[in-house]
Amino acid sequence: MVERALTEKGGETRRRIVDAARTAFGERGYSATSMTDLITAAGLTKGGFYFHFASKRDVAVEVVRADQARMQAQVLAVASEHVRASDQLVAMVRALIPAIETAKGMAGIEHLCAELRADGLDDPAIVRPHDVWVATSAELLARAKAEGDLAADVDPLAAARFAVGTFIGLEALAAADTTATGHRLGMDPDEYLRFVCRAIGLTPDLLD
Amino acid sequence: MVERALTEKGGETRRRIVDAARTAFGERGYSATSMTDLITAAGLTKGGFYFHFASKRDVAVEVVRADQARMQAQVLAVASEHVRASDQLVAMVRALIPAIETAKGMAGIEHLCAELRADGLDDPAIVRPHDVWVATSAELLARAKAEGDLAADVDPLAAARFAVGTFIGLEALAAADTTATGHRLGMDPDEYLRFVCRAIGLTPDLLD
DNA sequence: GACTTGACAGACCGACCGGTCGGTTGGTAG
DNA sequence: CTACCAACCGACCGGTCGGTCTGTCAAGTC
Repeated sequence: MVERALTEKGGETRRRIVDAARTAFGERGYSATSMTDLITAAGLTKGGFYFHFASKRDVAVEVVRADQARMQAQVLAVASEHVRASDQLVAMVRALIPAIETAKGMAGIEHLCAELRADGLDDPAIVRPHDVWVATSAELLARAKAEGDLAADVDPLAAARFAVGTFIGLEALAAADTTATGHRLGMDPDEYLRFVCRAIGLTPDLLD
Repeated sequence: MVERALTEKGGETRRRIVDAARTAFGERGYSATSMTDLITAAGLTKGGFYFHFASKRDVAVEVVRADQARMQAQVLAVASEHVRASDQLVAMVRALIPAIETAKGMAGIEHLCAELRADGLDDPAIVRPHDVWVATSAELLARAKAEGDLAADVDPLAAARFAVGTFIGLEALAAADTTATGHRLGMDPDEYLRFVCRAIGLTPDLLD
């Protein structure tokens, strides 16, 4: 029903709801989180909540959208500081690590999207959150190939899928690890980058 | 309450429940699947269900355990047909692809375990289902190193984490892809293997 | 044929679910 | 002072949740 808050105060409350929802969904999952959980975490009541959002699902969608927008903005800004595409990719990955700290990582978003998909939601932008990363990476890899930094026999799209898949997989592994290696990926980000670059035959300057 | 069925018929029903539960949990997730869903899918009633399992959580745990046992048995049997550790690893990965077909893949198990973890369950064998794969791979990689098939400067454990993380990440990517690439990993299994072997510096005979 | 027991049926329970709605509040504009 | 409205409150609703309990019934067993 309501799509946008009209007042500064309202907007702040709305943001508070989304923040609380991201945390709650990240910790307990979508369907295991009740409206009561969400509402008390946001510090208001049923009526207050439903003034800002029409349903539980709507908040979840906004959580995903907001997180994607924030991450992309953060990451692409850092990438644009470099000239060669291969270096932009390396910078992107490095910037991604702190960017995912606030959420339960990309794995958290991934889980949330999977539950929303199972719930019948079919918006591709929501239901396949990493497509944008695959597309971005593929584009950069294609440029890197043109710049001579990527092996000629490597398909940029396949390599991009590999890089992104590796990232979220390692993060899922590390997230389940209660003994906490200290790194979000279960290994040093640069070690991850070295592995990936060797795999797909990418030779950036930034990684030595 | 009940841990083991005593009759042949009872055991069969129990298996039917676990099968139905695996499918249901894979499609809708743990907490989004109700007891009614489980029961009707298994083709019996509440009383019948609770004769075999004490709780919803108990079935979920058995789903995970049964799947792990089945996969390990299948995969390790194939691996043992080869001599060199590096070839065993390649054979393992190839055997894993058909082995995960029945479930919603390893990503399905991963999601289920994540929900159980969020639900308070803390059995490490359940809550971190891929640890066994990391351990197995690390052991094989250590042997491969001794056999001269793994680069000397690569840590077997880190490489194992990378290989397993990559696998489950790619599978999660592919699972979300409704346009269905046809491959469980979103790419040809051998292409995945080539990427990984290049990344960690493994040189198996099986892969040419 | 009386008794036991494994396997299942289904009515029932209180708690809690996501969502609604009439009402209150506090700031602002006339 | 009054009128208005975005923002928020919380009692309430029908339905569903996971789980319990009593009962039935076929297949042994003696």
